[in-house]
Amino acid sequence: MALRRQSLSTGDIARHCQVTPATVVNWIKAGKLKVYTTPGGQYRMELEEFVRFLDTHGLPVPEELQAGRQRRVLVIDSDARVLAQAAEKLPGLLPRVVVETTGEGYDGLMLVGSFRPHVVVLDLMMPGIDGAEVCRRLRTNHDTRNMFVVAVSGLAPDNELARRVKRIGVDAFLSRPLDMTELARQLARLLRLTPPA
Amino acid sequence: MALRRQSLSTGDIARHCQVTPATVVNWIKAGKLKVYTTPGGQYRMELEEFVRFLDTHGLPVPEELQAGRQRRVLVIDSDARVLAQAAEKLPGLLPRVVVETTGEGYDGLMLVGSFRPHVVVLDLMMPGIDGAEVCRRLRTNHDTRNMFVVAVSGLAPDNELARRVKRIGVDAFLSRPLDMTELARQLARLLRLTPPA
DNA sequence: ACGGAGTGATCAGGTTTTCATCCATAGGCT
DNA sequence: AGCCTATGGATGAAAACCTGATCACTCCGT
Repeated sequence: MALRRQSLSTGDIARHCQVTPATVVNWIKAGKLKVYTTPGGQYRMELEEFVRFLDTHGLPVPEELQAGRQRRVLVIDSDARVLAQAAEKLPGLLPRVVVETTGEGYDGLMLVGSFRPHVVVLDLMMPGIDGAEVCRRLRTNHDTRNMFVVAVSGLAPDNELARRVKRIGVDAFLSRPLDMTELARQLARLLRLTPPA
Repeated sequence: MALRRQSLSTGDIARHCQVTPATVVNWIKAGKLKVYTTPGGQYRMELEEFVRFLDTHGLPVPEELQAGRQRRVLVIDSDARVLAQAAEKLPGLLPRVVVETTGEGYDGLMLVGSFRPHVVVLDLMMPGIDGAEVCRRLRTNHDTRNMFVVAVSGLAPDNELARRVKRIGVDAFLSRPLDMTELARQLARLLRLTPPA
């Protein structure tokens, strides 16, 4: 079952419940499953509805469907290679981690609001964005003060901006070139996950 | 997908119905979707027709498009009086309107993500923020391109920044001092609500 | 033990949807 | 106006799905 999909076919449901698709159709016809149909006549069930169904029947809810268990990491960086690497490698290095990336500062801030990451990995030198100020707002703002912030910069650690950011207080400070294994280690520490081997 | 849209492409429809664009074309060819075509031969469907379609087939209708639901307005402005006035007066002038305000640019962007406003009222001269660039991102970004944007500025209408913003294409452009009644009128127009008396 | 109801599995045939590809269109940008 | 990229449309083959009928198994009450 794809993580992106929000609705399930009978086949998806069947796999989860360990029955045949035909049985799922029986359930539907008996009114036990709330579904809708495509114009072509195929059944679809909303993910949310399915989780509710599993819950009320005491069936185990698969881990990947449990919203509470996933750890969301947002990577905001002007270097496209960093984004690609993060998206590709982090989910493999860390269990239950969902990664979202953007190379656009303003988009990144909007994603902080909509994606609600547990950790924000922030390039301090985004064009048009004051990295230190973003850190400060993340710490001040009620909705975000509990997010972990990992600052990334190519500057010397005693640079003015770097010092400012450290004074504000971030949860980790990484230098370029950014090593994915090191990033993963830091994320594991913050999120209390088992670190990569 | 929001009120702002007048017509949808097959891709838009596909995303909403969680199928592939090719499937949507199937539906069209089977006569299940009432569409028209552009001169170049691309399918377009009117928003209203689409909602009707979702309704008759029992497909979930996105919250944005449900009739009678609340309309969310986010006001981002550096002038605290504007914020106070907007919060106080707009809900009285317009039915079903929920107002959120902030005087902080970065917070405003985060709110765009979390509050998911139908309309963003944006001060173009926020300190530390490039108003025109924010407009551009709002228009480009997939998650926000359907939000209405109302630009507010104290500049002359033929100012460079103002021209840039207009070229990007906002839904309304208001000058300072900001008149709440005028703002309410514009919001009513965009949100298709009964205008204030 | 027997029969009936309820539930799930199996199978075949026809339909719907997806996938991958290539080309055309639309829309932003200069 | 012209370029460029993202998006949309057509196509054919493969995968997934629906229907309806049939069969097997379990749970009951008699």
